[in-house]
Amino acid sequence: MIRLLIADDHPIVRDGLSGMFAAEPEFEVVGQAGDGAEAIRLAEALRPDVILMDLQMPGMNGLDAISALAERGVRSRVLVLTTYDTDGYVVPAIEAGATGYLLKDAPRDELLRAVRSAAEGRPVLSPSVADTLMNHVRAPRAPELLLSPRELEVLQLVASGNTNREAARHLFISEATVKTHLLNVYAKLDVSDRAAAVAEAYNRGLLKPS
Amino acid sequence: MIRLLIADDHPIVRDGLSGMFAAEPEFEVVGQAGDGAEAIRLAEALRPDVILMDLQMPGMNGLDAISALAERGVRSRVLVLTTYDTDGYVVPAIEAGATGYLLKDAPRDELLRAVRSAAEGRPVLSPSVADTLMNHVRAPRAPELLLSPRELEVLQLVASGNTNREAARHLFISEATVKTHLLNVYAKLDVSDRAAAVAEAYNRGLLKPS
DNA sequence: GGCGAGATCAACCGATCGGTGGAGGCCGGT
DNA sequence: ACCGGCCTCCACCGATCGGTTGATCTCGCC
Repeated sequence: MIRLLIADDHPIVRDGLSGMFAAEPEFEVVGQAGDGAEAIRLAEALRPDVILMDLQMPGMNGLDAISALAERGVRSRVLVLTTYDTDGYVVPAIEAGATGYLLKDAPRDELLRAVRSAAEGRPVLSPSVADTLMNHVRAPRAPELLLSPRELEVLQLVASGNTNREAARHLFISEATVKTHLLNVYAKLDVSDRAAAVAEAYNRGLLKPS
Repeated sequence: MIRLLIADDHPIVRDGLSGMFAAEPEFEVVGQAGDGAEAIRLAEALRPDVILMDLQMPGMNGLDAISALAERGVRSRVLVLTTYDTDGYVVPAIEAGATGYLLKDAPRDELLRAVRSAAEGRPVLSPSVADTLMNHVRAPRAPELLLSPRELEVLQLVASGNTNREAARHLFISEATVKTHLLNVYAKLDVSDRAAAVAEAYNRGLLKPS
């Protein structure tokens, strides 16, 4: 019997998952959480075998929740279940300690197999997620794909409509430095101007809507 | 007895919804579709009272599906059920003929009430969606918020890293025209350069990742 | 039949940006 | 102790962009 905790901010998805597992005798859904903080509370109290965790949740997000669980010594396996397969999420989730990463468009039997695997500690990846991950292990781009904190700051200011000079004033640095950071950003994102850099940052999940 | 058709690309969500309605004696789920084309086929064959329709689906998207249904004389009420409440989706969906617009984070009793209302032809809006809508009816910004097809094309090319000249060649128009379109875009999005325009377009859901 | 909106183009200006080729300092890991 | 990554700064250049004004054409709507 595999004991499950479901963490997702959509009641519909929670109901869908618990309904799906209720029909299978080998699973038992022991709790549901609507945000990251609740997920941590319930995980500590219930010690489920597997936690199905969405990444985007109000309040504490899933990524921070995974890290927090590891710190508190909760040994439950975490299976990330989300809509996005962008670079910006997959790698951090694995690093934070997730046992698997599935997309919500997975068919139900794939989901059931994934939970069984996760319960035994075997890592699980959606095919498309595996693709994404491979492309960044195979190529030595791993470091090239992550912007430094400063570079990200500059890019955010540019995305907000600031000129190089304005961004420089916000950060208390010279315009020349801003230009240097941006040139580095262009190289890392493989683009050649600020507009494309902003677009690519959204595509990779480095910048998030609103 | 209210007959339902569920159209969503996530099997989990479909299962969740059909499970939820199966538990209620007054509803009957008569079909499920994984994309827009299938939704249209099933809607024509089954003539359900209400269609729960996701907007982002592979192949034909939900918006086009709603329009297509209206053209074919299918009288089923369409209740849009999606994750996004961005300006870019709400207004077009209503215009296309949706009876209601709900967010997936709605609690289940709100969803049940919404479907009953929709079945009777009464319009339904999530509170946050209503907010979004109000802000664009009250203000005369309504026309200002939508980019013309041509403007959107230009913006997409810019987001892909094209210069004005390159975008002009792609569209077989002059560079001057591209600049004019972009200036219109800046005015509509209330920004002052291409980078900010790209960012704002992502925020409003006018441009979508990958 | 006119009116507005969208799409198209032109010429011109100053401001900004992208690119190059440097340079130095600070920090953490080998 | 050294190397590499990150952050900082400078000067210069041509290319591009943002802004302005004004113009023509087509289409759908009233």
